[in-house]
Amino acid sequence: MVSLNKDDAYLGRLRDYYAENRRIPSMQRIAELMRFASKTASRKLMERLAAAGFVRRAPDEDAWIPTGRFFERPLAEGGVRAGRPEAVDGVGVGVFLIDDYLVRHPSRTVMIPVRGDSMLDAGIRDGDIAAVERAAEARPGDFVVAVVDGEFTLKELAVEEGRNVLKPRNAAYPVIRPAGRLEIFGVMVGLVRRLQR
Amino acid sequence: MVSLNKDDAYLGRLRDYYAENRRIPSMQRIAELMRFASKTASRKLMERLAAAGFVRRAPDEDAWIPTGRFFERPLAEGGVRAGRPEAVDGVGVGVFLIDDYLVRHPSRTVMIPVRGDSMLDAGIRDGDIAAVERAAEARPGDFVVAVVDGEFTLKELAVEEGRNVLKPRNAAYPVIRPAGRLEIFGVMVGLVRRLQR
DNA sequence: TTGACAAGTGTTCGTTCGGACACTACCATG
DNA sequence: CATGGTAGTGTCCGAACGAACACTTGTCAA
Repeated sequence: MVSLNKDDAYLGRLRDYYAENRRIPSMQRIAELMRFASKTASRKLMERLAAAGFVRRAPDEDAWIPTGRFFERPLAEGGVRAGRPEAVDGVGVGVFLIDDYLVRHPSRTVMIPVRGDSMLDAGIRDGDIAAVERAAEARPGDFVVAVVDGEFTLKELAVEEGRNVLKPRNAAYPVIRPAGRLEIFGVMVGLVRRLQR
Repeated sequence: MVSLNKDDAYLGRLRDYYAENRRIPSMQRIAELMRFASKTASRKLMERLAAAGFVRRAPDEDAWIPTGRFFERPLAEGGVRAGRPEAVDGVGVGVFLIDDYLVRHPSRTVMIPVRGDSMLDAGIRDGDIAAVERAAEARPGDFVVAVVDGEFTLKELAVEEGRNVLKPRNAAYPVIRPAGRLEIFGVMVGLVRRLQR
């Protein structure tokens, strides 16, 4: 019953389809995709996948919805040395949910694109997307998104003579010493970067 | 031309539906959702949204797919105060799956933790997790995961006198010139970093 | 060896779907 | 005032859809 030996090939195709079309296809299209001759096979496949927790039924009607495990990615764990690639990519030793890994409090988390290179030395580059958790307070050393002159800016929070200041991580930029109270929007908790290709 | 004055209320409801069901509903259900009496209204709405770049048609069949702008979210929620930029074209979590953003070919993509700082100057740090798409071939300039001495290593692929070499992005590390054929495991397509807090 | 279960086939049925078309209500603007 | 474009209505049709059911094939353990 838990032998997804063949089903995970199906699951892979379903995942690829979803990545491209952002929807679970119809029974007929699943049949085409998997080279089934019959829709019933699709139906049973989906029921198996549902039982395994990859999809569920839509609350309001006939439609399948991907759930948590559908977005799990194989994770090659730290000790992959000595492994031949075939060994490694079959034994994708763990699973990894990018969203869960990055976002711990979904309702308080916002993704904000980073512009500029003022944090370059911290490995944060123009075009990266920062996961920011809303919080009025932060500790020195945190990377915070603050409102300065009506604009968002991402900097490291630091304390200078008892006052909060914003330190860039790039020698080409000056430390920002806000006149009044520093308005903090949130604290950066993660980073996502897509490489062009 | 694109007077989304009323349509963005519709768009909001569509986003909510998508957040819950991870799919664009059928014409009929859109009509229910928007309290239209006729499917044609739904159809025209979707055409307007498509023209404005929020959705597009599925390549293979009649279905609507959310695109980039669909996931744009103003940062408004939670009452950010004065003078902030109107909207940041980031995305609120809930509608947006980071996974979707990063992984284009799920069945070929593996997450691999990065160890060491040999790519530091490219903004890739120890502990980061790389999204790697399996591919035997790569182009010069790509960041590739290659198998060197039975270990995975992440470097930039370059060509030197007609031979593939692996260039670190850190002056402290030497260029790797493989003896035989360079065995490429895959190409890096994305990066995820969690900040400790 | 067999037998039980799971994967897959083939077909039928009523429902929902998208697309099309003619039409109406409502604004803006000249 | 009229006029033209846009949002929305009502209705029809053929195609695609999901569900159901009886059936076949393959596999693995008792």
